Amino acid sequence: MSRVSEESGTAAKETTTERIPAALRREQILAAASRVFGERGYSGATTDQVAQAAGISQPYVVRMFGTKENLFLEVVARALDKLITTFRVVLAEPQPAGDDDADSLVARLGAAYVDLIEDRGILLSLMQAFITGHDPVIGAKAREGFLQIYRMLRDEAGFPPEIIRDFLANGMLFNTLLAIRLPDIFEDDEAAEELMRCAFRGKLDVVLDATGSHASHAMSAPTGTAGTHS
Amino acid sequence: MSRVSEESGTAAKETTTERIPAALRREQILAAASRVFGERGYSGATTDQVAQAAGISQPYVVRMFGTKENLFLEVVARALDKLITTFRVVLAEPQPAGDDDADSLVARLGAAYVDLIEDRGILLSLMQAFITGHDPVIGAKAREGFLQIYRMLRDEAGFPPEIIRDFLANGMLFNTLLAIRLPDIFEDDEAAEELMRCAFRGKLDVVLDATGSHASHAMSAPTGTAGTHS
DNA sequence: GTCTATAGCATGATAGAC
DNA sequence: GTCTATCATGCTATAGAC
Repeated sequence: MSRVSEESGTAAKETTTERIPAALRREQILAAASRVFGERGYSGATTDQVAQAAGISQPYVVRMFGTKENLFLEVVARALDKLITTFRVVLAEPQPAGDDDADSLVARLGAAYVDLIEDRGILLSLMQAFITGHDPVIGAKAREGFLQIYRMLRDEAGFPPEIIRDFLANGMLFNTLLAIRLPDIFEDDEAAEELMRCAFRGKLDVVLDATGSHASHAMSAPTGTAGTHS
Repeated sequence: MSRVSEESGTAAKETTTERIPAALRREQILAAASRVFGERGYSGATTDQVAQAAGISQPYVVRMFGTKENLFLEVVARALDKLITTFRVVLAEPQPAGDDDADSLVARLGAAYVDLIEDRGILLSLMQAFITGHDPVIGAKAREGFLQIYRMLRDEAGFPPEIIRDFLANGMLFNTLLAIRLPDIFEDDEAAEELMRCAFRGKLDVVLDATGSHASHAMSAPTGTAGTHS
């Protein structure tokens, strides 16, 4: 498989030098930055890599956001916002008639979380921010963001601490599995496959799909059993 | 050369220019590197920061390990080894007469994991390696290491996938909370405190102690409000 | 065994043209 | 709105002295 020039929505380098409204370009840069930072982390990513991913020049990236740090902070803020918003949507949905206990809600939130993988940058950028907790500026935002999620699950979803802990724990495991790219060695390693089937529950296909790992693996339990443990 | 000041055990800059056996110096460098890489990550850390933490010159660090990458890989390999060894010790211990089911074993492994925080570098370096999964070399080792842990819990401890998943999930949450330095804002934020009490269970004091967060907080209420699930 | 000096490249950011 | 050129810094790695 040779990847030749042209970009296709999700991840590639642009080539045109069109004049585009600043607001739009800004979005393009943020989207590219989300992917790059998600992959390489704050220190590991360069403004030039972001620029290339967005199809513009490096100085323009800096010009738009002032500093690399600002760009990262904006990426993280967006990711957090998207996550919070996604959860709120689920919380606003009417409880499915059958079992409307906390367990069911946790399951739906979990499923929504997994679906966020559609844009890998969101989950990974957040994770990268958490891991950069030592940084005075980024670290502060990371802590704040993590606690914001915690409070939301407690105050808006009404979960008790233990439920939240388990939910967050599964989220962190999910992020980590994505980071080490476990989906990439699916099938090459029996342990990897077993762990993934178990960790991603009925969402395995969605994950493999989103991560570009050989798509056809269909075997999803219809309604997906993306719940939190038994 | 007149460098003054003094170092003190765990985390400080050495100052003496003594001639020390290579093997020992190697250990000192690895210890320093473990801390530095654990904090800043592979890209974020510099060989000079490691050198200063170890109290020697930057070129000497490189001389000893060839490249920064080699040094990081060695740090990670050691961390993984320590973790595996720690778990094996627990598995070898005789089951406490009372309840010797899987739940009890999981609890003891979890406690042993938390105790590893004594050397923050171990847990954080591993986490940093996981998050660097995009790197061809480091990523490969990270995947391999993660799967090694999984296989051990499955083949040596005899746990079923779901138990392992939950165990690993809690481990990743623990690592993340350490990374964002939640222990540092313990008491400054009610949500942070609540989450920590719940996540660290009866080990809160051990954690606060190891992370240097105002030590005296003793209240490891055996089964108090921090409730340990079922 | 350990240091000083330094080469050489990568990177973030600035200046200014178009 | 976007680029080219470029400065300045920081960093890994090498050379070689003591």
